[in-house]
Amino acid sequence: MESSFAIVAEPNRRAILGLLLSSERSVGEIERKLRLSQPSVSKHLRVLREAGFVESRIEAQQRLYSLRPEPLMELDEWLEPFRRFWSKHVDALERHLDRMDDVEKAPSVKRRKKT
Amino acid sequence: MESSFAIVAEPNRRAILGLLLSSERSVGEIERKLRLSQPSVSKHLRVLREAGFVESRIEAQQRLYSLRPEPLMELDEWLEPFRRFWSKHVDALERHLDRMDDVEKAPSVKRRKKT
DNA sequence: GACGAATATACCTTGACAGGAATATAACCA
DNA sequence: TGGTTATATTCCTGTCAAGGTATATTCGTC
Repeated sequence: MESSFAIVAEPNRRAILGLLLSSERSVGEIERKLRLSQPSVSKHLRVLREAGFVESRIEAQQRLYSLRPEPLMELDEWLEPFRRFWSKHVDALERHLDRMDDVEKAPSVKRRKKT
Repeated sequence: MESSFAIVAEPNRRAILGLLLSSERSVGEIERKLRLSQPSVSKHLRVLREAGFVESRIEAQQRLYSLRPEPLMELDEWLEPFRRFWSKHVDALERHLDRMDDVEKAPSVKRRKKT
């Protein structure tokens, strides 16, 4: 059994998961939206399905794939102790929030830039 | 530049990160605790360092490695929309909280064991 | 039941990466 | 300087996974 980490390590698979976030999709849709070959999409979906990230239902000749939360929750749980870690490191957290602010609104007094 | 996901896809690297959670460590310590060969540890540390997961300081002949939060935060951010997704799926969430409960308080009637 | 659309699978090739063994580098000590 | 400890790097090898092409399967339509 492959670790969930290995599964999401593949960029195209992450893209597929991202797509499924908004709604279920057929193989063809995924193929077109991500500009991947059909076999490639099918293979990735297989991996994702076997790892529990997605499930499929049959609708006419199409297979509609949708997200399943469990494996992603597992990743989230692994991160948990690290979240505790970095909330202790307030300065790092600050820098992080800073970046977030930048993106969202402020002109950010000074850029953190490899200083 | 390698994706943070690819970095943590490797089990030994995750183990190293886990170790560093409690405190900084020398290469030798990691080597012994994880029962890995010294070159293997050095190589993984190199990957982790280049990806920003760890940093090292020099203490006599030892290199002491410690955690850096940023790349892990990045993973966490990627998970964010999925968290929103699964908090909508209440049933799945329930099952999840259920398991958590088990772990935390219940007399642990039966261990979760491949049931 | 033949055809076409949608998807899955098989097979092959290639590249990336992890591990091992040997060796190099760096710092400390005598 | 030479030796010793701690770590890094190099080279080699095997494995594994992703992508491409071709083919199989499944279902619906006529």
